[in-house]
Amino acid sequence: MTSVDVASEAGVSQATVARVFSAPDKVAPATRAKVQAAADRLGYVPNAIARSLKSQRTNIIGAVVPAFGEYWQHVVTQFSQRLSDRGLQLLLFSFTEEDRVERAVAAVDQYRLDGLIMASAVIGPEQLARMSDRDLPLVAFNQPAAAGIIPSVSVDNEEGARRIAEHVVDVGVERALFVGGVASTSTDSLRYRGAAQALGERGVACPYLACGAFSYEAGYKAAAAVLERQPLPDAVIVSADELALGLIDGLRTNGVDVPGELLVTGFDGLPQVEWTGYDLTTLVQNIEGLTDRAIDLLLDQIERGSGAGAGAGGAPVAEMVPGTLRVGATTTGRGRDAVNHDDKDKEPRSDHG
Amino acid sequence: MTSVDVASEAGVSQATVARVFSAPDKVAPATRAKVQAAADRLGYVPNAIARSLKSQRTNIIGAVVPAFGEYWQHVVTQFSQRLSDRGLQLLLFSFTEEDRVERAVAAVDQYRLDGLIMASAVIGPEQLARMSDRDLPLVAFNQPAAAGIIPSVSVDNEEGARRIAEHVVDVGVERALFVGGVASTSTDSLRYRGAAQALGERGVACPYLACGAFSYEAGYKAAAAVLERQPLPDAVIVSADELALGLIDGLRTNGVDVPGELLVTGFDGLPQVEWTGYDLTTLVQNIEGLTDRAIDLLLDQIERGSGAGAGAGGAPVAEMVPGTLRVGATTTGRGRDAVNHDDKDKEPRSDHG
DNA sequence: TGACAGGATGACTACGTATTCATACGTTGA
DNA sequence: TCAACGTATGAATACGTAGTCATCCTGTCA
Repeated sequence: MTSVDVASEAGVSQATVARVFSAPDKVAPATRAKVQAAADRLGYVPNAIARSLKSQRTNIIGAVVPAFGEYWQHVVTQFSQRLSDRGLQLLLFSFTEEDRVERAVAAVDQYRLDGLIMASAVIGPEQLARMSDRDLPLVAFNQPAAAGIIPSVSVDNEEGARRIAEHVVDVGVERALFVGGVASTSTDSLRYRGAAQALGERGVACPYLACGAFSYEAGYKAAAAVLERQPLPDAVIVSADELALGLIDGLRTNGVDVPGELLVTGFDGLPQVEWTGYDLTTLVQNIEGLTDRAIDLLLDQIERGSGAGAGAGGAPVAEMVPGTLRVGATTTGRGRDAVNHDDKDKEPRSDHG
Repeated sequence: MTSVDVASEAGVSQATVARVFSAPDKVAPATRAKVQAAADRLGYVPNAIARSLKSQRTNIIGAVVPAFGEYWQHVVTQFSQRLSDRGLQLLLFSFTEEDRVERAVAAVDQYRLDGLIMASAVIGPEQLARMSDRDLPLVAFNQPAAAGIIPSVSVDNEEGARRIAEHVVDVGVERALFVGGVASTSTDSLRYRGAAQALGERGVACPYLACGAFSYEAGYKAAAAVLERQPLPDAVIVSADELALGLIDGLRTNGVDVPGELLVTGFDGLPQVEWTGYDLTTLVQNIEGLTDRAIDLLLDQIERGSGAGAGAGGAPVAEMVPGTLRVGATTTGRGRDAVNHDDKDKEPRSDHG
């Protein structure tokens, strides 16, 4: 079924049929109704491929997203739904290895995608720079290293870590330890910097310890290294929830009572932080807000017709979306004296999250 | 950059350029090299949109996937990667509400997708039947209700549940309880049927109890209902891991020792079942195998040129992929007499939770 | 009544590729 | 040496739509 078929069925020209579906106000109401009826009768649906060929817009957005962790699923879901709300489609590139990113780039070229969301710290700065050269609307998602190179949206890592650190000081911590995932990632550095700075201002030292990955297993294994520290810290500030959950289990396996003997915090706001066994204090990312801004930035570029360019001659925009502190049992659950009494009106610790 | 540009740059016709990229063996090696060089020089990439318009194939597959739960993330990731391996792209429709499915169908029509993967029990049989009428390659993923209506691939729910039931009997259970999610889903019915049948054959009764959803929260809340049963069961066979994890936490919050006082099993094989606090006995789905078969079924239809049709005049193929029993602490961890001693080398069960 | 304005419609073309058909060339066999 | 054949290439066309331009019709105003 093509617009030509509908045209002959309705007794009008193909151009009129096209107008009915792309600029309905340009056609007389009576004709419009006649065409609509014919289209319905024939089950005609405009061919988006042909439309794209003519209009040079596909209305398809690509997204390069890591295949690991539940966090990214929420991101993908949000993108899918919000793009759909704006009449756009999501072409997904889930990857585990470096080469998948290359495939995404290849597909972008072939399919003439309208834009690309890069949600992966695996993509190096030089590769980003290379991509920003080509005339393609781009946006980096939660990839602080991309800030200044291409337009980017990210949770405010530094400020979030600072708020966690302040909370930890408020509940009486005197010796802290920061447990990171991969030391070379900008996410890790920023979160460490924020925490260390806030703690330092309050006279609390905060050494850094890396797990080598951002996974539950890495956190679990890191428990042994944490317990080797002398003196033992009061609190462990972990740079990601998944790590923190693994660390908690590792500590408990080693007979350590969390939070009785050791406080733990996370970062991200995974659903599991609410699970009864954990009830983790963490910084909850505003994923809806982040994805919304990312799409806005992309659409701005698309409509302006510019590539992955600067704002208006300046540096590419780098937005920060604040997160929300979630106070759980892992920093308040010990029966002891918690300093910040203003947290008392929060539910102390629900029997389940 | 179009094939015409490359043609003039290389001093050949557009047809030859097209051949170099679609049927390279049809062009002389010398010419091919010349064209390749020109294409590289100009940074030419064939336009998949124009190609699709001409060839009537987009090489894009749509997937309708629920937005809930970590299980589906793995499925999406698998599809993304395996489709990519075969030179196909994945257009994702993540949904929470009914209307998203409609949007997916609309996009399928507009973009002339080559096929559609339906991974959602939300799509009713009548809607499936309607879709199978149109001439579109379809495959249902882990949606047993679709078997016989459209080609489908699913884990062997009944057999999997049977194996769990047998295992439970082997470790000495005499009173079982089946906890389902949504009673009306075919997944739930099949798993219950398999478990109840296997248990019945061994003289163990197994009533059914529904949670109303397939979420952690639903499982958590179901704990109270489980504890009201008189007499209390020895084991609870839960129809999904996420439910089971919530149920375990709910039971423990109520002071019940799992597995000391009550055994629990799950179904699916989420990553969290391995977490120290749970170590859940469950049936692990072979997601790689499932996605592989689903794609095969789709490609068969695409190449045969048929719609979501029958095998060869018969009923649509309905494949089953077996899962693997994972024995964890939730059925063997109690210090008591566990029948299968070969599980002893597993780490027993850490305290937490 | 006639001319003109303005909206509605139709004929035509371009988007970039793949494919059919025709042609020109080189090679082999008699 | 010539005929016949097979291969490599080019010209032309179709895929389905959107937009440009020209045309036509209706209604209005002088």
